[in-house]
Amino acid sequence: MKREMVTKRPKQAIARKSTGCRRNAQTSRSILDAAAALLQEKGYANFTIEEVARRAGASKSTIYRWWSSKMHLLLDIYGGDVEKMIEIPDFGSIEAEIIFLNRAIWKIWRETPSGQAFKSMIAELQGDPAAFEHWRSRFLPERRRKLLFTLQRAADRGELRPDIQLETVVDILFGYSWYRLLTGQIDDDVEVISSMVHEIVQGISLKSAFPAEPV
Amino acid sequence: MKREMVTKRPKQAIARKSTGCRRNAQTSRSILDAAAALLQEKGYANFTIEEVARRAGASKSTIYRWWSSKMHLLLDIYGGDVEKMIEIPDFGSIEAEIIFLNRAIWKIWRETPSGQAFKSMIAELQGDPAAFEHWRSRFLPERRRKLLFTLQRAADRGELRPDIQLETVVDILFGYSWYRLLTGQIDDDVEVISSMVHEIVQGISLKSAFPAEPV
Amino acid sequence: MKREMVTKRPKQAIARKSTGCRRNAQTSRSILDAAAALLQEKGYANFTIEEVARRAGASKSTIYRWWSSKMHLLLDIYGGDVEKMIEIPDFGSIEAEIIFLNRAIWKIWRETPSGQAFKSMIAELQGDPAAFEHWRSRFLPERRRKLLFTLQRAADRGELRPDIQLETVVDILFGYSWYRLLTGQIDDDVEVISSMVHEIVQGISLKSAFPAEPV
Amino acid sequence: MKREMVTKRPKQAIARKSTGCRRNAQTSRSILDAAAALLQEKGYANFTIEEVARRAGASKSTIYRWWSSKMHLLLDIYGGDVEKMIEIPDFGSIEAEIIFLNRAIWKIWRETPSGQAFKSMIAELQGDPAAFEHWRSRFLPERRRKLLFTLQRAADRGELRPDIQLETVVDILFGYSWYRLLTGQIDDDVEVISSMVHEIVQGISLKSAFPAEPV
DNA sequence: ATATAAACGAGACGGTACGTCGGGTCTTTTT
DNA sequence: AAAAAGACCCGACGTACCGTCTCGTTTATAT
Repeated sequence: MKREMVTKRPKQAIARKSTGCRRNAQTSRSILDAAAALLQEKGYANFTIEEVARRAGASKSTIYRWWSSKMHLLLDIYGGDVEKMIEIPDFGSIEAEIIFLNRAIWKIWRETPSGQAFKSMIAELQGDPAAFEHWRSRFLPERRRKLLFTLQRAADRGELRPDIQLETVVDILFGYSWYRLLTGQIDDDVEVISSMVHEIVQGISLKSAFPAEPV
Repeated sequence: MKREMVTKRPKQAIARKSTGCRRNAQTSRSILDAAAALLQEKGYANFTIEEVARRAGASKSTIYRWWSSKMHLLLDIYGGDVEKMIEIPDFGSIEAEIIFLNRAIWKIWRETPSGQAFKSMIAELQGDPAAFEHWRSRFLPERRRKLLFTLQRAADRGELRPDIQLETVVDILFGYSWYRLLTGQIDDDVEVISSMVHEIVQGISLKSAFPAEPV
Repeated sequence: MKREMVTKRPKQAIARKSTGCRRNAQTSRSILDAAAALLQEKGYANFTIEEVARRAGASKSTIYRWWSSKMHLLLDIYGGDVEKMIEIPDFGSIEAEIIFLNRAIWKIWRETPSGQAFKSMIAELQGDPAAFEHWRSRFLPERRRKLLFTLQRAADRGELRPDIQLETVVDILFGYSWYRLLTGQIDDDVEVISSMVHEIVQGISLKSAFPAEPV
Repeated sequence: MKREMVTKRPKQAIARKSTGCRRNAQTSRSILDAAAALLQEKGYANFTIEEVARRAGASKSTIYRWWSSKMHLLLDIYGGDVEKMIEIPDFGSIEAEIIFLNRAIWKIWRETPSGQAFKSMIAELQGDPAAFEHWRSRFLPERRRKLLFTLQRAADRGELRPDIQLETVVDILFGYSWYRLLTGQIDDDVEVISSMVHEIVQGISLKSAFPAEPV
């Protein structure tokens, strides 16, 4: 619904006074569907605007009219809103909450074109400084927010060490997920995720089990 | 020196029975130099074989003769051996050791073409399944080894919880570094690295300060 | 004007059902002009599609879109229609008619790019069996027709021996012209042509002056 | 035997002052054989020095050492000497003699690589003015000589009209043979050759049968 | 017998053109 | 006005030969 947010002329969908055809919803759907399918089937190397147009039965011009670059198409395929719909319940345990979030995201990555789209976006960005900057300052922070909020909630519950840099923790958790995605390891392995979260939450050091040596 | 390791016909440098010209070292140097410079200056989007050839004053044929794909060129630009030269001293503290390693790698990424090359490799892999598989099974494990060894050493010192999955810890630490590299944040900020390592080693949970509930 | 006759998609100029841009006449003109000029100036050895594109300010794709091979370009440069416009008057004398035709063709060969194009076509054909076959069965007969018609007319006038194989005579006359063209001797030398035609028409044998040996 | 006549350093075979290996006859044989076979099998389009070297098991350098261009190779494949061996008997009839010569040449063209080589030479020449000039002034006249001699002999016998331009007759006869060769029609069809020769010798005009109208 | 010099193979190398493909932009026509 | 069709320029792709070159081995004189 809000998909068109990133496209070039978003307002027209909202208010329109002028004459002429309105944007054809069916067309933009079939373009996005074709793009998603293509990405899934043939991978990023064969993801060409030309092929998307061919499959969608649309013209290249139409694609370029609404998505000014590959990046914009990928963003729409990514459909981050799905991800946004994840609601993290208050389990009263940060470990449980992170595990829940991680499994939810990986599930989406696995089962929708999001994963492929996300990987492709990262690839695409390495060759486009302008897009990169926009992405880093607009797109990324929005994705981090939910996790940040959850961590803050746990901190408010008194569950976390008070000197923890929450942003750093987000870096760590995001880094882990990206790494697994980029190296093709995002199976639904509860053990793996639990162990990772446990390591991070509890720390890896043995000393932490005997803290402050009171004696 | 051993850069040619990843190129197409490595044996000839070692044993040679046949006649015929040997590979021109100067040429391959100027190709790699041109490639590195180009990557640095113009980024991955403008990294074309054609341009590399132009800059190196070499012919495309020569490049293709020795590097069968962009990936192979990137691997040689990466020059992973530099990274291999890092020796992690035994500080008797895993925190110190990880901090040391992280700073050393980031320094290389910042100050040589390695960083750009590495990012570009990740991008390239997203569109080349064959290269991807080779990379995941050959290239990656070798990079992880040093960290794994250091963690094992710490475990042997009794510094780590005995149930820790070392591979998972490597995932976490690699993930963090990749994330920072891919989002353009690998300044030499000791605070950032220290805080990250501290979080991971000590854990983020407050509860960890009252552990082991001694019955 | 009808030059495009031999190109790949000729019908579109005639009837059009679909939408979309029409072929740009200016572009195709400048390609043909550039091709003709290049052939004239640098000869067939330097006649490359790349150079034609460069000179015409056109892209290679555009050339390949409309002329699928060098041969097709040459055919259009040849512009055989010019040759077709030659009208052989009925002089009442086969000798005069052949002389007329020969001079007219040689004149075109000398003064337009046709000559070079024709020689180049013959060269090109020696390495392309498919083109060769097409050329032999489609292109050649059409060229021979006019001469054949003229000979038939003379035969009908009773000017020729009734047992003459007209096709053979065409072979002889075409052969002569090709030979002169390929060996670079097509000056406007009326003597040469007249003598050749005289030899052929009257025969070279002296005995023919005492023919018919009655009984 | 005298094949090497056209190669680059012919004198060495005659006089030798220096030390060093002599030219390896076996090598040059296998090169010429490979070249001839290649020309026969794949045609002129696939006739590349590289492929000749591959087949002959020779190095490109060796080929270039002795044959400075494709043209020189073709000339040696042509092996005009074979053609030179044709001895035209004195039949006392120019018609019979021309028929004899034509059949002999066509036979050679059909049954040896000469035909292909000759066609290829003509093609090659259209893109090489220097070679062309050399060929026209050295190679061609030698080929024409035998026919010229035969015609002269007939003239001396009083068989020909005294005002005939013999060179023109050679042009006509050569033109015919070239035309048939270049259009792929050199079967051993006695009828065709006889009819052609008859047309030329007797002339095509009926009038010639009632010459000089002496009343 | 031993230099010595050429012939030779292998193959690296810088070039140039090939024919194809995708990227974007633009024009024309239809809806 | 939106969309489809598609012509067009641009530039990179990866391949194939070109002709030149170096390198090291082999072979036949000439000393």
